[in-house]
Amino acid sequence: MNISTRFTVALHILALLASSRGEPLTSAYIAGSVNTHAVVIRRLLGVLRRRGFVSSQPGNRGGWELSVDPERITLMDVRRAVNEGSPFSMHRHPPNPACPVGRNIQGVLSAVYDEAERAMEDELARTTIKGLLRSVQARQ
Amino acid sequence: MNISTRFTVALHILALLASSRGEPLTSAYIAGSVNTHAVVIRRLLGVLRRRGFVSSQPGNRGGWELSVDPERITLMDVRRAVNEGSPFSMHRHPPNPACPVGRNIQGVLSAVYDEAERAMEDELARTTIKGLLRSVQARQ
DNA sequence: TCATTCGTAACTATTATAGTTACAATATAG
DNA sequence: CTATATTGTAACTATAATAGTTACGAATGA
Repeated sequence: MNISTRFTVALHILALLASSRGEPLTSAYIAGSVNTHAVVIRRLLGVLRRRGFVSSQPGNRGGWELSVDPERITLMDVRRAVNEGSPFSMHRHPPNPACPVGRNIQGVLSAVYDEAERAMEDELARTTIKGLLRSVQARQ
Repeated sequence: MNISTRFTVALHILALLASSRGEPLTSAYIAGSVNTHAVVIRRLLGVLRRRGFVSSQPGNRGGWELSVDPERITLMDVRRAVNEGSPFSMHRHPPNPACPVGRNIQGVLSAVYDEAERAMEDELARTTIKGLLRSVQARQ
């Protein structure tokens, strides 16, 4: 099952909410568009609420809506919100400290990986939820 | 167990081989530095051999060595060799084609993800195995 | 001939993810 | 007030990728 789809699903959810400002959407409706279980959606929305991107209304006629201008949410913000970690992973077990390479490789790789991840995030920061929605609508 | 350490381990292996040009290293020796099982190392080395980065000599006094100048192997090359996929993952199940957002979101996200991955790879391409080894040695 | 090493298949253990069930709490409509 | 719809969350299960491990045949050189 491996790599997480949370980022993709979060973007899908936010694009939906951005396309329906004014009328809150239920987790069941969103789940129908994403094609998954409503609980999965509610879990993710809970994370996005903690970051202040959305708000919820429990009870009859309740639902979810954006609480921030979708122009002000970048894909980098969302990636960080759903806590996707580094796209790189260090050794499962610490390398041998008695080996000159083993002793120093992680420090060197950390620096390189940080740069690469930063480059990726800079690119993601160039797109907003609003921009995403516009691209989706342009495909109709 | 989730995210793969293959890229990190492959870089560790290649840095070791680059630090010992002329004298082949055994998978057992490399495993000792990486702190894992020799079979894990041989599996990865098999992949790197298929890409022409290393060669092996079976039998007594056998082992592995670089078959390419470490200045000519970039981290992007290695990442591609070990087949780390995209750092992004689409929906587990296809979104609802009856929904305007569900129908178009994957096409839009693919384009955005490709750009972000490209930015990451461009950054990785700026470092070579030789450069990695130099940084490791600079830390002694 | 023997010890060493690669090459590779097969099996197991671990773990993150997300799908699912269940149910209490909340809120509105009527 | 009551019925209904909805969120909020815990608990459990299923799936799948990863890598650790065992086993053993093939190759090579001392």
